[in-house]
Amino acid sequence: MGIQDRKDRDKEEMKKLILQAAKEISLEEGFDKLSIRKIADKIEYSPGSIYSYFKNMDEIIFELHNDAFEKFYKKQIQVNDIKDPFEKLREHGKVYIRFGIENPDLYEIMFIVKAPGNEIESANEWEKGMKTFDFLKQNIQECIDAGYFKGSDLNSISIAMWSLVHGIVSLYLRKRFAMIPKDYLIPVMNGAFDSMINNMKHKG
Amino acid sequence: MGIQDRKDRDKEEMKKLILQAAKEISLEEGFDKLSIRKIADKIEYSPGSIYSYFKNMDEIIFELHNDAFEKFYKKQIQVNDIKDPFEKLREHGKVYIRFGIENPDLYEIMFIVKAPGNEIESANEWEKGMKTFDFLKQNIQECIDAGYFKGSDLNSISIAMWSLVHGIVSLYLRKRFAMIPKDYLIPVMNGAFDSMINNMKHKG
DNA sequence: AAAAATATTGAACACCGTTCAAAATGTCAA
DNA sequence: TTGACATTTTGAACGGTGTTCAATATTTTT
Repeated sequence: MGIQDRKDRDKEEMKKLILQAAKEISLEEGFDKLSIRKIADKIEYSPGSIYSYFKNMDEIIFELHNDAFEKFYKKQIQVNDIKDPFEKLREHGKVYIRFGIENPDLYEIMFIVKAPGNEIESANEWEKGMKTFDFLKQNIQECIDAGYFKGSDLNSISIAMWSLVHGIVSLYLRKRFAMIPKDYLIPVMNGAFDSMINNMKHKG
Repeated sequence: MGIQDRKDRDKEEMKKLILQAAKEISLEEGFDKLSIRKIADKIEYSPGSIYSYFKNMDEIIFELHNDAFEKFYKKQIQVNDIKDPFEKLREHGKVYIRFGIENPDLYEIMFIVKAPGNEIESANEWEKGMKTFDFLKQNIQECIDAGYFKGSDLNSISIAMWSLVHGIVSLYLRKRFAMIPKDYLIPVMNGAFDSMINNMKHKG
């Protein structure tokens, strides 16, 4: 009958409401200021009631993580405009780095925070992450087809490329680039990426 | 007179006692379980008294971070045995990755946790970090002298190289390599690093 | 021995995630 | 409509966290 349907709908709406509140708090005050109690406050429910909709805080963070990936993926696929596979890969990295700098809290949730890692146990449980990774792999396959990365395994290069840009962004977000004057930070980060990729731009 | 001297010595000893307790808790229970109250408990003082010796928790973490770097640096310089600069660089990366995997809590404190980043504002305030980075730069300079990384800036390649290995370790520690079966994780990580570095092994 | 300086305490403040008995609300058959 | 049952929501309680600060205890100096 319709009652169960409505209940299900209500439950879904409540979940959305909770996640919306969580997103707003994370955006306005920063991810590290997010708490169950603040969400409850915002939606005018008691803290305990959140647990009727989510198992725990980690599950909420996992949902935020999925949401962030949605936004991230949309930014990533913009590089498809570029025809040359190698230059596309270069822009791929640049877009990645820019996203991290411009959306520190989203980046945090996607790649740094522990919580989602506990939910993610295998590739099937991380479709959002896989989708973005597969898109990178595609780009690198195109590079291999064009004669680059001779003798290298597709997976290896993909993981290395991802690690390179993640390393740049996460060291930046954790203020570990103390050797670089603040005003030059972002150009130097992009320069480092360029240097690496330029050194890989050779056939055979 | 000797009284002030003894007091200074006592204060230093107390600081060491606090840090020793902090290190033990972090080692035994994990860094995320470390707290002021636990330290106070261990040394049989009240929580408040810790604040007579350290400004706050961040200052304690900063000291732990310095300590971790000491251990890390000692591991790093072992690569000096290798004569060929490029193969030395390869081992440099391998040792870095291994250290991260084998000492997750130390790695966390050195490169992932926010706290030290707030103390680190410039290169002079991060001598421990700089020492290790300079050692990497030296190795890369040797590679450049040997004809590798043609047309690239020393600093850029160094930052990129560091970012690459940090990316690998930190994605691993945060369980973001869900696409890799657990049993293969470590060899695949090393393989990814090898792929990248092999693609950079060419002169001119 | 008294006074001044210093060190230490621990309760208090403002938070946190999570649990759970109890109260409130909603559903449904009689 | 009423009473029984099911569901939802509450909010206090538990065990944590970092930090502050008036009060107490100890040490040093006079």
